[in-house]
Amino acid sequence: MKVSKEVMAEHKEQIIAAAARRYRERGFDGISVADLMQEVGLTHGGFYRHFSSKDELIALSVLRAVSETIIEWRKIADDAKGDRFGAVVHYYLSLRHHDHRETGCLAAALGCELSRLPSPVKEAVTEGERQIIDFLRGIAPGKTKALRRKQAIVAFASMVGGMTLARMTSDGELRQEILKDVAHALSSSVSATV
Amino acid sequence: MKVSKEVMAEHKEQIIAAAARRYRERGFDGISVADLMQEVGLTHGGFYRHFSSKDELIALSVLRAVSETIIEWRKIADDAKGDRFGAVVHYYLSLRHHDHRETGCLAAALGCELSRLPSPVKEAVTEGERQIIDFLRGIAPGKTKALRRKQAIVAFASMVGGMTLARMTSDGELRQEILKDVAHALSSSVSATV
DNA sequence: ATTATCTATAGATCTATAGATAATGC
DNA sequence: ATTATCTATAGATCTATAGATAATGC
Repeated sequence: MKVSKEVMAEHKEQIIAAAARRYRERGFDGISVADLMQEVGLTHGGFYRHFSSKDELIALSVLRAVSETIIEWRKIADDAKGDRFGAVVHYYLSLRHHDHRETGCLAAALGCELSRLPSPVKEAVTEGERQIIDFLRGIAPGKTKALRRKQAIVAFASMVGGMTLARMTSDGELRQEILKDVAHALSSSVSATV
Repeated sequence: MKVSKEVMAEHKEQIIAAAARRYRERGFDGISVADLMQEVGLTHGGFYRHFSSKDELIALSVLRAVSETIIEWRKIADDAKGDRFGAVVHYYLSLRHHDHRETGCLAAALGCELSRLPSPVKEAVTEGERQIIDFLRGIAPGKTKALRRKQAIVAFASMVGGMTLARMTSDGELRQEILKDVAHALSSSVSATV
């Protein structure tokens, strides 16, 4: 029944990866420790040798989701010819992202739940927020560093809110309108950047 | 033990009002039917003569939260001297709203949970979304009705996302920066409205 | 007579732990 | 010998229902 150190480390990785997906898909209360372990092919009882509590897994899965996102956004920006910022905005506000919250932005998938989590988890979230803002600042338009940072924050807020509103509605037309309008506002603000 | 029709109707109102507050404060899984009933001074078992299920109460409490919000925003707009739109934006992105999710905007408090709810509840949410957008369109700047509607959608998205990000962080300085930057972007877009 | 509320409980689910088992790694 | 995983379960919690109780309202 015991496995090697390497296999055990792999198991831990798999649990965190499954959690990062499922929590974004269903919420932190939406999947149990037992179900996550079953998904990875292990049994419930083994969980607590990897993590001291479900909250510890939540904290680790939140960090995982953020680093996955930054890697993905970096790739999208690098693949873009010309407008790196526009490429990330366009990707973020796409139907593809809308339909895949399990692999998408943490803030859009779990924002309102994150703000209720205990202090240590919120600090991990805050660190992730800083990383995202820094990344966006690096590709945002604007004459000064301060203006680019402001543009990064405003864009991040608009995108998170736009995706949240789009996912809330059951009206497909309204959904498209929201995604399109927010994307357009962020694009035209680029040319209007003072 | 039985009460009059009028008192029973009052009880139902109180349950919905308590739910609208507590759900925004703690999430839909954050307070039980038994605790809600206790808060109103009734016992658990009586719940199911008022509502067929917890989901029915959730749908009603969502509608309640939206209508409370529109009444409040209308009051804020009416009290404003001059810039009605700016007054609502300023109120939305205030620390006061940040600290009181239990009486604040539904989308900021429960957005990511709402999008996972069953279809009938999502349709109630969609109707609320339309009402909010229509209200904001009525006070938004812009030369044409279409531009005012677009401005309403973009402003709503930015405000929801800004408040979500502000509540996610445990860093007070970053929180203030987010609220200020989003508010400023929405104010300056007013003058830049084409 | 009807029914709003109460008491009590069924049935499901979830986190966390205890002790057994069998494979690793010194 | 140590320990990663498994089986089994304790203890808590939650939704929903059943049947009793007592006040309303015809």
